Amino acid sequence: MHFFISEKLFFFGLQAIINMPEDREITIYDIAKHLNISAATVSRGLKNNPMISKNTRKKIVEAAKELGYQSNTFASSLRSRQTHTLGVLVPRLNSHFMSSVLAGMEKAANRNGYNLIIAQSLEDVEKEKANAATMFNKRVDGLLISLAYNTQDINHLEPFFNRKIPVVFFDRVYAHSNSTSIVIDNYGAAYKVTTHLIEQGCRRIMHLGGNVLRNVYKDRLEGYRQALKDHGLPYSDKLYLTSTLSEDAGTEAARYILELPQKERPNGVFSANDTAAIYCMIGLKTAGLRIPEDVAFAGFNNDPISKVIEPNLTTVDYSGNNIGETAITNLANHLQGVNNLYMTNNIILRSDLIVRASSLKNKS
Amino acid sequence: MHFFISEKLFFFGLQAIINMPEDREITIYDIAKHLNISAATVSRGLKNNPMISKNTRKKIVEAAKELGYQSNTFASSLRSRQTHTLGVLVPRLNSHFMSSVLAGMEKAANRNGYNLIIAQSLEDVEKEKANAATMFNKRVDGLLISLAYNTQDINHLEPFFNRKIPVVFFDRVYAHSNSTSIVIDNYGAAYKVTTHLIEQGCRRIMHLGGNVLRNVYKDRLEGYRQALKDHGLPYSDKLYLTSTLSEDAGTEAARYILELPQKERPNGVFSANDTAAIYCMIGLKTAGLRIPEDVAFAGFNNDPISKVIEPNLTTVDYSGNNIGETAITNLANHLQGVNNLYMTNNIILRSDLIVRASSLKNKS
DNA sequence: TTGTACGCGTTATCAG
DNA sequence: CTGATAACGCGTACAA
Repeated sequence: MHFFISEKLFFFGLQAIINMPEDREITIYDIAKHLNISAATVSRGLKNNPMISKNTRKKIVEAAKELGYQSNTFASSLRSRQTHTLGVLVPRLNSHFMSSVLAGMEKAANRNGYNLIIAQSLEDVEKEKANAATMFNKRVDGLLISLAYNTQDINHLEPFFNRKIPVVFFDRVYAHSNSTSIVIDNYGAAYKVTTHLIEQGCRRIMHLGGNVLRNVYKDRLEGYRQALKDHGLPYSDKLYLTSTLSEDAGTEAARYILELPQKERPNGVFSANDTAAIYCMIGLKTAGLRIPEDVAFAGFNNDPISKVIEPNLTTVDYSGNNIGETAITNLANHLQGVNNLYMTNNIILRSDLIVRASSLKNKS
Repeated sequence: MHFFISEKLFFFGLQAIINMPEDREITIYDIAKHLNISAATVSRGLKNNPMISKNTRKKIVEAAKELGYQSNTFASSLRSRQTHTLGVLVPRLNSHFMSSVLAGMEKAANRNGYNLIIAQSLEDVEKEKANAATMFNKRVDGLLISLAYNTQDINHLEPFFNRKIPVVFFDRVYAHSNSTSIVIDNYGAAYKVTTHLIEQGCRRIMHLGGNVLRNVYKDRLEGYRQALKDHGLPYSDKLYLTSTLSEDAGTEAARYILELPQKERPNGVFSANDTAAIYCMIGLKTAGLRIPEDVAFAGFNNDPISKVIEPNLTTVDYSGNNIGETAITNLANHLQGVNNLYMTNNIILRSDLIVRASSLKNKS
C-alpha cells in the first residue's frame, strides 16, 4: 500500500515543524538579524565593549531582552578559554566549619562573578584524585582545596600546575607546595588555649588530636607541646590521643580517661576540635565528674555546639567565613591580574582568631 | 623604513612558535593523527561506543593516556547539549540541615556522573533570581531549588520550564508548580510532636514558626493546630510567634514568654526548628525555669545541638542526607529516561522521619 | 564604529 | 566498523 503526500501537504507539515515551540537556542545571530547588524557587533555590544556606539549597544541589549536571549557559556568558554568557574574540593561538606567556609566562598565568588563547582573527597584520597580530575576537565579557572585525611602527596594536582591553573590550599594545606595557602596560626592558637588551661590551674593536660599528616593537627599538637614546655609541664604520650575527632572519638576519649588510674587522670583537656571535646565532656559528666572543677576543657572551631554545652566550651573562634572569603578574593584577584599568588609557598595568614574563655572559672 | 624578512627566517620563526612549550590542548585530532585514524573514530572510541572494534578502542584509550589527553567539556557540551552539571540553589549554605542535604546530593551526583554548581540566595529573592539566571546560562541539565524566605512566585524559573529543563523543588517547595517536589510530611511530624507534648501533660503549648509563605512552616503550623484541636485544646494567637527562627529569635521568644503573666505562660513549646527552640530554652533556664518540668520543649531537624543541650531536645529527625540523595537520584533517573518527573505536581515524600523523645519525662 | 571570516574541540550525520 | 564533513555559538584578528 502506498500513500501519496501532496507537495502542499508536505510543505504544511514542514511549516508546522518549523513553527513548533522553538527548541533552538536564541543566538547572537538572531539578534543580529533582528537589528540588521553583524553578529560580531552584537557580541561586542553585549559585553559593553566601548568600541560600539552607545546607541547600538542599547538597541542590542533591548533586542536581547526582547528575544529572550541567553548567552551560551560553553561556546563562550570554548572560544575564550575562561569558564568563570572555580572548583572547590573539601573533605566533607557537612561540618559547621566547612559549610561556613563554603558560605563565605559562595558570597565572595558571586561578588566577583565566579561560580562554584563543589565536591567532597569524604576524606578519601582516591575520591580526591577523581574529583580533581573532573574539575580539571571542566576547566575550572582555579582550584581551592582542603586535603583529605590521608592524602600523602599532591601529584594529582600536577595537571593544574602544568597548565598554570592556580591552586589555592586552605585549612588543610600542603607544606611543600609552591601555591598559596590560606591558614590561620594553628600553632599560636593552640599555644594560647593550652596556656589558658594552665593558667586556670591545670597541670595534667590531655590533647585530643587528629592525623599529624595534616598541618592543622600537627601545628595544634606542637602549640600544645610548646605551651607545656614553656610552663615547665612534662609531655606524656599517655595524655595524647589521636583520632578522627568524631563524636564517637570524643566518647571514646572519655572512656579512656575514666579507665586511667585516678592519679594519672588529666585535669584539663585540649581537643583539636569542638565535637570531640564536647562528647568527651558529656562522657565525663555522665560519669559524675564536674566540669571544669575536675576536668577543664578547651576545643577548637567555635562550633555552635560549644555555646550550647554546659558549661560553655572555651574554644578558638576559627571563622570559616573569613577563610572562604579570603581564599576566593585572593584567587579572583590573581585571575584578574591584581596580585600574583605564585610567590613560592606564599602563606596568607588570618590572625583574627579569638580565644573565647566563656565560662571556665579560675581554679586557683 | 622597511624590514625585509626572508622566507627562510619567517619559516624558522614560525617553527620556533610551533615548538614553544605547547600551550595547546591535546585534542582527539592529535590522537587520531597518532594512530592514523579519523577523529570521529577517536571520539566514538573514547565513549566506548560498541560500534568501534574492541581493538581500536583499546588503542585509542592507550594513546589518549600516553598523550595526556583531557576531554574538553565545553566543546562536548556545545555539541551534545548536555553539561552533566546540576544547579543547586539554596537559601543558605551554612546550616546543619542544608549542609547535610548538600552532602547527600554531592554523593548521589558523583555516583551518577553529575557535577554540582551550588549557589545561595541568602534568603533574598533577588539573589535567587540572579542565581537562577546564571545557572540557566550555564546550561545546567537540571535545577534543584529550595526557595528563599520571601519568594512569592516562580516566574524566574520560566526559562527552565520553557526549555523543559527539569526543576526539582526540595524542602521549601512551591505549591502550584508542575514540578516534582521532595518533601517530608511536615504536617504529620508537627502533629506527632505536638501530640507528644500534650501527652506529656502540656496544656498551653506555644509555637515558634517561620514565614507561612513557605510550605514547611505553614504545614508545621497546621499540624500543630490540628493536634491542639483534636485534643480539645484551644489555639491562641498569643502562643504563636513567627520569626526567622534564628538564635536571636529564640532568645527573643524566651523574653516574650517571661514577660507574659504567669497564668498565660506556656508549659510547652513546639519550635519549627531546633535553633530557636534551644535558644529559647537557654533563655528560660537562665531565668530559673526548669525544663521540662515548667516548660517542655520540642524542635525540628535533629540538629547536633539538640543532642548537646540539657535536657536533650525532643525533635524531628529530618534527614538532609536523605532529601539530598532522593532529589538527585530522581533527577538523574529522569535525565536518563528512567522515570518522568513531570507528572503534574508530583510529590515525593520521605516518610522515614522519627520523633526522638529523648529525655522528656512524663509529667502526668 | 562596524563587518568578514575563521577557529575553538567535539559530536552527529551521512556515506562508504 | 570507519571516515569526511558539517555544525554547535561565540570571540576576535583583520579589513573596511
